[in-house]
Amino acid sequence: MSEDGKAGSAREKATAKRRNQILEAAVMCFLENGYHQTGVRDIAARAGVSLGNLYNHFRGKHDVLVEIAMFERRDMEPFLKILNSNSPAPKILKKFIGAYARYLAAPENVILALEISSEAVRQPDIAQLFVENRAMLTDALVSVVKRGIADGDLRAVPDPLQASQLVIEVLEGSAYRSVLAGIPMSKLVGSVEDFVMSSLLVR
Amino acid sequence: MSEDGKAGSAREKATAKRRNQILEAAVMCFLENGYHQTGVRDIAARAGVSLGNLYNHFRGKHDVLVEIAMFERRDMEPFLKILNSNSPAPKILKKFIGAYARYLAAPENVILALEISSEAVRQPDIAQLFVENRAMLTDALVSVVKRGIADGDLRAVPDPLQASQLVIEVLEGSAYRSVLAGIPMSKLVGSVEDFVMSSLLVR
DNA sequence: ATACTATGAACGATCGTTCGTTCAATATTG
DNA sequence: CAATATTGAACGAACGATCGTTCATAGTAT
Repeated sequence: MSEDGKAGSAREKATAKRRNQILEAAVMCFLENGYHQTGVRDIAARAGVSLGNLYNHFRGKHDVLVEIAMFERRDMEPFLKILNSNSPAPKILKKFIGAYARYLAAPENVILALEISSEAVRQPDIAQLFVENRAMLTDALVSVVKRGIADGDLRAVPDPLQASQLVIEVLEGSAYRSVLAGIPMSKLVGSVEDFVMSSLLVR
Repeated sequence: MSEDGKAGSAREKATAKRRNQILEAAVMCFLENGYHQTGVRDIAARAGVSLGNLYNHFRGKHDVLVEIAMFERRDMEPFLKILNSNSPAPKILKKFIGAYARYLAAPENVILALEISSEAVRQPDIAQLFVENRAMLTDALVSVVKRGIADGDLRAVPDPLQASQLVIEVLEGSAYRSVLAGIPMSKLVGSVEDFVMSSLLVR
């Protein structure tokens, strides 16, 4: 075993690449056919990897999903960056809503999240990942809301944490509806912003 | 085939009963293990019916899910009744939020809906059922909102239909979070009502 | 006698996983 | 540096289990 650092021999780099190949293939499969409708063979074939070799890189099918769920964390970074800036709260809120809506406008993001959350109901380790990912967003959002209240920009909501979660839920709920009903997310984002801002702005 | 009416011979009644047995067993299985993790044998065994006989009552596994999704329509009736009363809009809204939240406080209702909606992503007939069920609720809600605006009780939201859908999405999103994070829905409903009413009431 | 429901064995397909093996890259010798 | 030993990635056949569905047969109410 080499040093724990990310630098590695040619061999280690190659295996890291294989892992990513498999993960990406798995994402494609899960998107197209869903987690349970996807066989391990489908993933291996799509990744250009033998069936047995997949088990050299992952302990099993479940493990693949877990790693994908962990990868989603990375997607949240741009939104955290927006939320952690120090513009006035209402401005940040609007910017966040726009950015997150743009992210959710891609059906693959919505479907993958639904696929993962659907598994989370019965698999505690995935549920925990999901809640943790969500917490990163809400924690940042709650700071914005609190600051907005302190500055007199936002209404003094009874519970800033729950209000923040509701903001995110409205966005994701709309995104899910946009997928199911075939309505482009761009047509929904206006009403979402109106709904949220009307609820949170001082009156 | 007898008359299309609901009255039937003793025999017809018995088979109708069997159908319900199977459907109820299927619901239990889907709740416990999810749709794809549930085998036809599981359903048959739980219903106390032979494997082959299940296929005398349903064309297949998919058909069972479709019928369950159709049954959900019935659950919406109490809420439609609330929404169709003619009290002042804000009063109706609060009553609806309370009632729907109580319904969603039962995890089985949330999980079953998630299970169905998760299938809906890739199965158009289920998606249509889902959208139709949802439409019944939003259509009734949109009347309330419009009336509330006309009466000067509610803010003149830019799009009453989308505002209505957002109200429902906030409720269902919270319910889903309550299941995943293990927070009782009763702890969330206060913030939900505050969030929604603050957004919709005249200012 | 007729028209049903009810049964469970059987089917072919596919599932996730394990296994023994091959082989190229690395580490350890001389 | 050359020769050898060790490692672990890659492979695909094979496993046992389970999948959804069909079917020939038996039972039963009309």
